[in-house]
Amino acid sequence: MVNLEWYRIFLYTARCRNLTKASQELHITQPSVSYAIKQMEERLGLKLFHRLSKGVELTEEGRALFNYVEQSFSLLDTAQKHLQNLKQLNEGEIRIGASDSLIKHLLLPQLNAFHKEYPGIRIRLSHGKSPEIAQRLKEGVIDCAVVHMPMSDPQLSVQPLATLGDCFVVGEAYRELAKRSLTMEELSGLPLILLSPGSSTREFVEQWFAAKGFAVKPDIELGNVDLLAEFARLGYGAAFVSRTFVQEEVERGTLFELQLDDPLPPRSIGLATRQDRNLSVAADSFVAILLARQGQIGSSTPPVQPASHTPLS
Amino acid sequence: MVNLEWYRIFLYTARCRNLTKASQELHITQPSVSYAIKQMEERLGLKLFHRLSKGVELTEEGRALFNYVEQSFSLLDTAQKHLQNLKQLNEGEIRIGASDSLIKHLLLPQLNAFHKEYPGIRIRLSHGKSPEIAQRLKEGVIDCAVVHMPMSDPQLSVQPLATLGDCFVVGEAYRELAKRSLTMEELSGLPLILLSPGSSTREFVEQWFAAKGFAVKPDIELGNVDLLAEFARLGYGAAFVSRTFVQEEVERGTLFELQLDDPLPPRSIGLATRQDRNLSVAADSFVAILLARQGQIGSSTPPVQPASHTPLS
DNA sequence: AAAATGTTATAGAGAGGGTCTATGCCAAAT
DNA sequence: ATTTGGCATAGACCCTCTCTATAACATTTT
Repeated sequence: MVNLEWYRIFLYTARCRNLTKASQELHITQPSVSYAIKQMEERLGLKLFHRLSKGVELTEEGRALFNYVEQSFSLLDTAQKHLQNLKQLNEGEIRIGASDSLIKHLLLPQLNAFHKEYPGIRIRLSHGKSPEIAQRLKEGVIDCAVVHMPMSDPQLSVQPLATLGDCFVVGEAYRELAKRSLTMEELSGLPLILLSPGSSTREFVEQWFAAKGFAVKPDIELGNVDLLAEFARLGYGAAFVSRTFVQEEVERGTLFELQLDDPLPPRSIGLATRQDRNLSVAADSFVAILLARQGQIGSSTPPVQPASHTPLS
Repeated sequence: MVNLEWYRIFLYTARCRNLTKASQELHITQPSVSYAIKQMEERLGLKLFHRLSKGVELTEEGRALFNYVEQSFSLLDTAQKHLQNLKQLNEGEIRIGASDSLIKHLLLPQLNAFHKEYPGIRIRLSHGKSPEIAQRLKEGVIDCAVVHMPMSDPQLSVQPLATLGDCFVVGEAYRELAKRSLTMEELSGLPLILLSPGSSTREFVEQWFAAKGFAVKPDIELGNVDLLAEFARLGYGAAFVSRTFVQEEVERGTLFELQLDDPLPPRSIGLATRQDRNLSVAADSFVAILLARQGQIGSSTPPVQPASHTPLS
């Protein structure tokens, strides 16, 4: 078997056409180069260099070898450069999964910040319902996922990322209701505007009502959080939404949050990753940044610039 | 600096997805593989494999590296195969130079034999006058040359290859002259058919005549040995040719060799190579075969098959 | 539960081979 | 003749890879 280090020595020698010079570039001594090439020639059973009085020169066979070795090493060089780029987050990709409702208001600001910092990293977003997301995570199609907790799966590791407070909001038409606290009876008597079934948010509302002994009979079902707010504003009823999603409109007075005798418990948002596999450098740095900001996320307008330029390990 | 042997270990491990299995294919132990990969990961500052309960799996970064390394090693593999072919004379090329007159009758039979034995080796013939040939040899454009001796050049090494006997031949018209020995006067009185000036053969004739005190005044000058014989046969005079070139026709009785009081000295043919540079494997084996047959060459019909299948070293 | 299996990681000893220094040798240039 | 610039060789050294033995861990089997 040919020692691969010999190839490196061969390459430099062929380029320098001079053992002494090659040895200097390789930071070894001239006899080491001489020895390596001798070994190589013996192992291959071929003379690779003509020894001239003023250096060496590739033989026919040596030249043949040189062409291959040069290409081969050029590949290894670019490989190393590529890896350095991956390590320094100049390249790479992150595949993130998230429930539809979380992408826009919770994930997007973070993604913007990250992308501004590391524009070379491609971000692939994949939306869907929580169980689908979990499945993709387990299949390795995505690196991490932002999901509603609880999510218990032995293969997944979920860390808390933020808590989102939910609320019911109404428009101008129901303004008077927002001035006092409502009972469950009063609430369930209102026309409700909810997300379509199948989402974990809808699940949450239904379980909450059920826990209080009420059944949910929404008047309007929509697939999109923005539309929920829109219909509430137009006076169709009370929409169930995350408080931060409508914060601005509530402050502007175009929407009104209902106060409840039984307050809604806050819901936790978690960041899920696979238990067994480590993340790629890019994904890992994104996750680390996200977790470092845990708490600041989703509460108000998040800071756009990350704290530091140095990638987290 | 990354030890190149690590790449080999990395490659096998990536293919096997199992350190233990890779270690077996590499004929080393599992801890050695573990160690090498750990070294590599530390040096690169990147995890290359996920360690799973039942083997290992490339990380994102590892996969990036793998693609390069696989290509790179495939190149080195083909390089080795190529070199083996060169060594075993399945490939290669020989560039031979020869005086015009020597190619057909002296070199061609040898080339045919060699080519039948080693059909993969490309033979490049380059003809010209002796000084041109010598120049090409020194420039490294050709590997060896078949030339008339003497050829003294400090950069060239010339070894005797054969001796060619020359003679004058005539056709039917001068048949009677061939029955007795001729004096120089008689010879120089005949119409002479010689090669054009510039060739070493013509040089030789002129010097020989000059040594005897005669000047050469050829009636016909031609550039081609076959034509010399042709004109002699047609009765235009006495042609100066190598004896072996016309041997057949003399035996058939279509040409007649003149006997001379002063016999022509035999001329030596040599095989010239560069003093300082070694030959390629292919050229070396051809030269070795030629020199081994030294003496049999040009004397009569040479044997077509070489003695042995094993290449000479 | 416990044992067996299959996997990687770690520790420490050993040795092989590459590397070094010193020197020789050769050819070309001065 | 001497100097210069180059490669080859010899022998000592030491680094680093490899090995054996064992740990650690997860999964599967009993």
